[in-house]
Amino acid sequence: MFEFLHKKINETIDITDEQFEYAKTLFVPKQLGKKRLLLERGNTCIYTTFVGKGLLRSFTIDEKGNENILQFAMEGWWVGDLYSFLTDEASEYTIEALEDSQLLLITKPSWDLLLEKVPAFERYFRVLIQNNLIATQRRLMNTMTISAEERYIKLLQDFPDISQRVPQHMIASYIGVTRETLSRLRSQMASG
Amino acid sequence: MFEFLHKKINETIDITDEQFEYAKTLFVPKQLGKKRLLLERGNTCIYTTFVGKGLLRSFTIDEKGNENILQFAMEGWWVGDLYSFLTDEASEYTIEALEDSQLLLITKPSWDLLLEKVPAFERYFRVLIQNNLIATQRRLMNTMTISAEERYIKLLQDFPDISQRVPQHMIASYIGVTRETLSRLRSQMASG
DNA sequence: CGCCGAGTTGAACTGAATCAAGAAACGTGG
DNA sequence: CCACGTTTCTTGATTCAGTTCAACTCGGCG
Repeated sequence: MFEFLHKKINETIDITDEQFEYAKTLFVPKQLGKKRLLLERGNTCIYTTFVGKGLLRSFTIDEKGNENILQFAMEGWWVGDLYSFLTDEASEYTIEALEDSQLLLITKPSWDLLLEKVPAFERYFRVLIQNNLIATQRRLMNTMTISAEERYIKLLQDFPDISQRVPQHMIASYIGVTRETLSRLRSQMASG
Repeated sequence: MFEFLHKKINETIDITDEQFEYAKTLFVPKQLGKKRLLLERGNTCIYTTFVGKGLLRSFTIDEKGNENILQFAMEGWWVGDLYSFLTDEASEYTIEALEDSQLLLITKPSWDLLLEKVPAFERYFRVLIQNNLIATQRRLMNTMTISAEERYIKLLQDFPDISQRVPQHMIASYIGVTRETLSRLRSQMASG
């Protein structure tokens, strides 16, 4: 799993083997079974986590009990509640494994240490967050400008395997509609 | 204006006077009159820009000619299309001054140089983007979970002076409703 | 078996968009 | 400083995408 992390990091920055060996000491490997929680809302998000294998989702729950999915995190991605992680405040988000997953966790103190000792990580995280920002801005504009059907089509284009790995009602929640609406969209799309 | 930039930078990182003097050489000051464009869609966003004074908006225009506002940028903020800036591809966004504005522009090559020569800026931009990501994620979740009225109230809480500086129809577009809907919401709120 | 979560389908409802028209505010030139 | 056109805001009537509520199906799994 560490090799995979190393590979992903090398896509953005160059670090020496010693530097990576040092980084390794700061991560805690964790195996998380399907339906288990990595973070429960109300708690502080004390880890930022790298997904080595598996699939997770982060979501909020509103007054009516509806789940609203912020993110799906697959192999090679990172998950966490950035705000809670940085400020130590209670998180609004719950993070749950949708498949048995293998994770690498890093705490805020270790993360600070990593940035201090290996400044190249500053760039790595900057690029990571940058790409996330670009994607989130796009998604925001999409929810404001295009129809549910178009958002669904775009999601399938961007993540072709998502419908094999994630139940429909979660996809509905990700694109911002009810399960009933997505079900109807799909049957229309199949016939038309 | 450079003093203001220096002050903002110092809120996040410590840089020496020489380092700041060097940074200054990389920025191009620009005065932009109300209604003038900093970027027009179809062009590459060749600058990332710091707003010293004034107010700008970045927005897209959809098929029906509706404007969809991604961001208002006030004093001390940064604007630009990150994706276009990083990749050199044509931007979907138009950026327009809503007030006479004073700006500091930096090109991609200069920006790269700045990050290389003064690595502390890597952290500065990381934090900047991080905060932007947190805010954008919140806005995304808000558009998916709460009503137009609640979004409007939140916006006024977060930016109390915005209704004095920005025409209503742009606020409507920012929160993702038509001008007619916002007008109706306001009259309901005033009476109720 | 029986139960439970996931998905489907139908009918009624609703928040917001659209279309249309008028009123108010603004700014620019004479 | 007024007159005129343009932009901004409001109000009303109608339409529509998506929600809500409810009932039913299907497949897995104790």
